Amino acid sequence: MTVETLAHVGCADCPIRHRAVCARCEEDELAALDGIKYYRSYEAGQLIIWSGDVMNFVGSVVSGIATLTQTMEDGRTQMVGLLLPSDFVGRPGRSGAAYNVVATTDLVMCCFRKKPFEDLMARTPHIAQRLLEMTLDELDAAREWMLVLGRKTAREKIASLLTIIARRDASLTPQGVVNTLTFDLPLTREAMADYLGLTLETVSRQMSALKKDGVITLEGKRRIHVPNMARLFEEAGDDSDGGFLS
Amino acid sequence: MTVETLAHVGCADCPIRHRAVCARCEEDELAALDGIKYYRSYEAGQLIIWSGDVMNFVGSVVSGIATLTQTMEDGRTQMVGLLLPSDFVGRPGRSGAAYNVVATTDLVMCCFRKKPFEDLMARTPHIAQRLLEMTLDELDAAREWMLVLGRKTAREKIASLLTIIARRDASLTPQGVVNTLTFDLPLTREAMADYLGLTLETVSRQMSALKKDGVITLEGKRRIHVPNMARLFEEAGDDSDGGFLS
DNA sequence: GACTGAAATTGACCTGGATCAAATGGGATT
DNA sequence: AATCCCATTTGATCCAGGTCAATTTCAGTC
Repeated sequence: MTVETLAHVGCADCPIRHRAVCARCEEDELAALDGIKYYRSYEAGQLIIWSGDVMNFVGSVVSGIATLTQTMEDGRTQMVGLLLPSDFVGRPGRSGAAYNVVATTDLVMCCFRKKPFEDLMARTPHIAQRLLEMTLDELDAAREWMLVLGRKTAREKIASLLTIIARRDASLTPQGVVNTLTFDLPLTREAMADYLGLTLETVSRQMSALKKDGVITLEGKRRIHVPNMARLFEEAGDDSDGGFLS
Repeated sequence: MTVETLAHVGCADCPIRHRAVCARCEEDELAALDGIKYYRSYEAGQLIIWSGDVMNFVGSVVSGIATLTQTMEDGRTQMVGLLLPSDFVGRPGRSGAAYNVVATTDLVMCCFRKKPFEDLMARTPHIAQRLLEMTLDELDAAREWMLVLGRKTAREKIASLLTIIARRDASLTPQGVVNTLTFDLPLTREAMADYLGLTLETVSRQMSALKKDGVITLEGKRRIHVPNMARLFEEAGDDSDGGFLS
């Protein structure tokens, strides 16, 4: 496995951009990182993989889900990112990003130490360009989320989150234009609250309200059915469907 | 003026990274953009320079201040970025960023059309790398702001904003470690409210409260004096001073 | 120095979401 | 099937910040 693997990561066509090449080459220890290695989390839901000041590398999610969270001393936390397969984290050359990366499921990441990463960037400009693209996408998403956090009501926040999960889910298993959709919600009520800047009680209440009003249906606790996506977008207060419908 | 000018932008040492080279070469029309041109806003505070779908270029602020805002149909707005001299905007190769760029003072920007920009990226990898760095910085800032929007109280939000302005101001005119600082607030109460996800009345009340409690002093409406920066950081609820003090 | 209009302050009241607390449900283990 | 443990739901109450409305301040301008 050489550094060229990132070339595959940089491929724009493949929705899960590198899962195929990474599933079999694994290491158990973060400490073993040197050049390019794979890392598998020990336990879902508990493990803090990195806090800021050791994040001197680039990592990409192979399988599983991780979250990026910011924390205040008094324990208030805000989730600032959701990492699904093919997403990147890390900050080569800069220690001290203030947020933590936490695995919420079994997680496999592939990681690049700073030096080989920089060599790669210098050698393959189209990959550097692609990485810039992806970072700009994340920046756009972060800014969209700032509108959600700053100006939307609790109900709109919930609808916005469901919209985002639904969109990602649909883009991973594309099936053309759909107006009805069923998907798994990979988050607890508490995680949703952390993402939305709400309390878990409010999340629960609003989920119940959306259910009562027929916007969503629950199959069990985690599986969501949306009979009318247009209605959900409307509830989210979005001025467009983001190209999801029609 | 050639495309190489961006090389100066890419210099990590200069706090105002390209002001020196841009002040004299100006054009009046955005429509005239082709390759690299300079653009001056007509009037502070009013002009929407670009809304999303025409933002097919990269621009960098030469002088003046601009804001990035997201808007909902019903008029709710959330500021998602503050552009000071040397900051970048734009999304070459991707139409439809959802936010608007608005000049709040006389503004001069230098702009790069998509094609020459891509040529530049391909030719000078160290600039591409530097641009990635800057984008990652913005992403970090956006994520920090998500914590402010999602979890901080009104008073903490105000203190956080003052902290950020103070820090930027101090970094533009470095003078070593300081514990006391005076600076101009380049924002109206309404703009502050849009940035913080509050109403302008709440902003005003909290400013008054901070003044009453001796955290800040006002000289006129816009000039702020902070007798004790450590106190301000404490009020902001930050777990560190971000390397600002001692 | 008086006039003007926008920006800012202050007051009174109301509400959405937080807080505190209790009840319910559902999956894993024995 | 009974038990345990969490996640979730639901209820009751409270309060930070929003809303609506009335002044006040101040930078220009004549």
